[in-house]
Amino acid sequence: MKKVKTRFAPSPTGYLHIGGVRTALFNYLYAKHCGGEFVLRIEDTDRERYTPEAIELIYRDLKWMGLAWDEIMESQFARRDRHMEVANELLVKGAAYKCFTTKEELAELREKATEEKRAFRFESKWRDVDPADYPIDQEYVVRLKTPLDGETIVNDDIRGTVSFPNKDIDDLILVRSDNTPVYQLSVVVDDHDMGITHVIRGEEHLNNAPKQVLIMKAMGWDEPTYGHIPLILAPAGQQGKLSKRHGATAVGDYINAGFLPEGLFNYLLRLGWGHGDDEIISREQAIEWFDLSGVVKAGARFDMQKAISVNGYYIREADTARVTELTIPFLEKKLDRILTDAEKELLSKAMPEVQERVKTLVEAADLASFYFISEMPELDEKTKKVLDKPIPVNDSEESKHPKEIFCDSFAKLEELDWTVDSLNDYFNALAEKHNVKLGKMLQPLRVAIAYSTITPPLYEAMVLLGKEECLKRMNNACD
RNA sequence: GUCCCCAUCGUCUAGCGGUUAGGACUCCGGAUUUUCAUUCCGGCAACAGGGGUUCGAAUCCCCUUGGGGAUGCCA
Repeated sequence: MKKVKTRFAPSPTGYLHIGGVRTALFNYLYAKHCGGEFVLRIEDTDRERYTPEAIELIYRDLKWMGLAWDEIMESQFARRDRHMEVANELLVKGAAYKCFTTKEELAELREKATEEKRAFRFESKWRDVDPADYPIDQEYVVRLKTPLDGETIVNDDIRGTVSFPNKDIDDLILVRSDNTPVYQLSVVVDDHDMGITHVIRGEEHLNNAPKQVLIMKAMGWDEPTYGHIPLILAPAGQQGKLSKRHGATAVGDYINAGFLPEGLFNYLLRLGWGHGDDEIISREQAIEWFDLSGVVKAGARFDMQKAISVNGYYIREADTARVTELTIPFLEKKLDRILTDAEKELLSKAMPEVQERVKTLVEAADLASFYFISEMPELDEKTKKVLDKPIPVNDSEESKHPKEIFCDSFAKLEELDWTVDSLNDYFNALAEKHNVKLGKMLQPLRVAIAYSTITPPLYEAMVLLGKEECLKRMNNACD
């Protein structure tokens, strides 16, 4: 039994798509599950769309997700000579031919077919021309001579055996007229040369598989096993596969949205793959459990709510020091300034209560921001209202305005020992004195101190904030 | 148009001939919590339709419908 070797082969155009990392993830998991190797190959044969920045993004995002590759081919384009060598061999064998039809002629034929609502199937008149009769000094492409009848079988571990009638497969181009190899050729040659045993990739490649099998056959090479995974579709109610217009598609978007790598890892794993009722699955567990038979055949819609929910689990579980570190840049962005060491210390003290209440790092920065903003920011209507909302008096129709309760009590607060216990005693007594429910009474105070109705436990926050700062904020609210 | 793939709650999924069709997200109740979040209980909600095969189909076969992909000198 050959050692399993999978590959992730992105093309460096733009950013790394979320569907791309999922493909990488499945390749990685399958390889690791089988004790094999996972290789990364940059498919940069299209020089017009290639950008070096895109390659850096691929490296960054894969590393961020913890998908370390065991081997890398940094440039497929660099191997073009070898690809051309194979093309020539095919030519010599008579399995391929030179086609002198121009792009313009081709476009015309295609257009005509569309107009007449016919299936476009190009039949080159050069297919059976003797090489001795080829014109000289004329541009040509190299095409594969696809069998006219019979069928080509693709063995797919996810879909089973898929067969394609050869009559529907056209004579695909192997080499462009500028003498550069095309992806279809390069993939096959590289997969073979690198010893790839399992080609796991998006379903959009399923139609390419028979063409690649045909090339393999023409070369007399062993075919790999395929695994075409379903596409990630647009969110519920929207059409097509997930794309930019449906929202976040780049891995970078999720990093910026405050996802933890393990959160995205887990969500993506479950999107198109299942293992019984298991939802929270660690990396180690995933490697142990992952197999191609668990891959769901139907396309899966991306659900941001669930992704965030899963991420929330990991935020709560994560080490506090780590979440603190990760939250700092988000907080600095929000505050638009660098945090001092003292502030970082404060953040880490606040974090245990913060991380329990948020689902992303962005939310963590939002929730913790009141520790660092002395002036009350613009509040939304609902929150603002709490500041003036009358507090009902127990067993009566009456109610008291928050100011009535708080604004004359500063003198006593100033003398108070500023601890959770004494604050607790103090406010309990205050609520009793005014005969109101503690929870109701504390709500406006919460907003005055933390500018939100959602905060860490109030007394704890007040202690961290310090007496002076709290009194200042209460004073401001009383004006 | 042609080819290929697919089809269980709104969404992600379990189920692989005999189940009260399970779990998760969302939503709605309730409990805990000084508030919020968490957590815990409970609820709403699905086998696309039609034919077969079978003692018995969500499960197997066929058709219809629906969805997705491909149809490039892109990958």
